Amino acid sequence: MFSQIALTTARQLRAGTTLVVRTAVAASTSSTTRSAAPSFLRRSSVVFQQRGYALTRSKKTAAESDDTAATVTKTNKTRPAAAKSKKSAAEGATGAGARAKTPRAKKEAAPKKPKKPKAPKKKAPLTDEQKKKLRIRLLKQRALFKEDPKTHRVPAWSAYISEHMKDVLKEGDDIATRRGYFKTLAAQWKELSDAEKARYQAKADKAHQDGVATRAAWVLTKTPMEIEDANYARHALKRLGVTSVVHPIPDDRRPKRLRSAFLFFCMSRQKDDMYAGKPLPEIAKALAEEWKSMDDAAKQPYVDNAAVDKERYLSERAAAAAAHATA
DNA sequence: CGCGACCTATGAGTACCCAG
DNA sequence: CTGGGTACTCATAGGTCGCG
Repeated sequence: MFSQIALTTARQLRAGTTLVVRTAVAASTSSTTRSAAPSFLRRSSVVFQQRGYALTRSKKTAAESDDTAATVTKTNKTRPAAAKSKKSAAEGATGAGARAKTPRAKKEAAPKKPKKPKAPKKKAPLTDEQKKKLRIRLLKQRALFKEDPKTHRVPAWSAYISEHMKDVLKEGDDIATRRGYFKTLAAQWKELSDAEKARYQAKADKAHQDGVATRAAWVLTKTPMEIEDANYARHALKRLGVTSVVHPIPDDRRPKRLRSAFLFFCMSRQKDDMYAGKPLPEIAKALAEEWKSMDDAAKQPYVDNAAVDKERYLSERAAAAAAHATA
């Protein structure tokens, strides 16, 4: 097996793919490198990183590099000559007629050599605003918003609207008229029997199940890295204030994180009347204080639970890594 | 090795989203 | 515009992991 891996790695090295990964990743931001592979696989997945998945990532990173280059070029539009230095020199006199002005100018002022001052301009850094916009654009691509199938549950009422609105809606209806339809339908909805409402609920449930199935199938077309990367991008967009909420893509292939002793302690307090009706921050503070005041013996049962959960996590992680290594 | 980000659970309140 | 389901918010401790 190891010889196979070595062979694969050697092939990739020959093809330059591994090099692409390293170079591209090094060139990207730290937040980008963070998500080069799911955390649960990063340590144990050297093997499969060297195989297909690394290539997927490298393509994306390369695409980002292209984007970066594109944007830089875009922002440098005002000084077209700057980007041409090496290339136009290599191309020689075959350069386009668009430069007709330049030779004439050169003839008139031949001794002048304005080349040097132009070089530093080329390195003009992006402003913070430009960097942020670029980062947002790249994050949106990585977040996979467009291709992610919708799974949001449709309420029964929406199913009812969906079925009946087209019966009353006429072409050319203005907004006020449409609002009237809504009020009418809302009144009709309230008149429905429980059985009829149940039928619409079933319809809505079916639509939701279909959506979930479509999403699940779609997730499997992605590597765990791509899903984790998309989820990371979604969180990053939230932190940047681009989206107000995060809708992470569920991925069953990823083992659930392990739970700490404190978390098991919190769970054990779930049905404690003492905290009923209180806001979460207050409960959390109270639980934290209680936890801190406990001695080791009192904490031991929760520590034991956490130890068991850790074993579960480690074995699931190893299994996931093994599954991808053989995939 | 330390730091920071992320994840995990808890429950009430609420923004968002769906359909046309 | 509607009703209602979903999934987020808030604070907390502690484990994991990548990075400098």
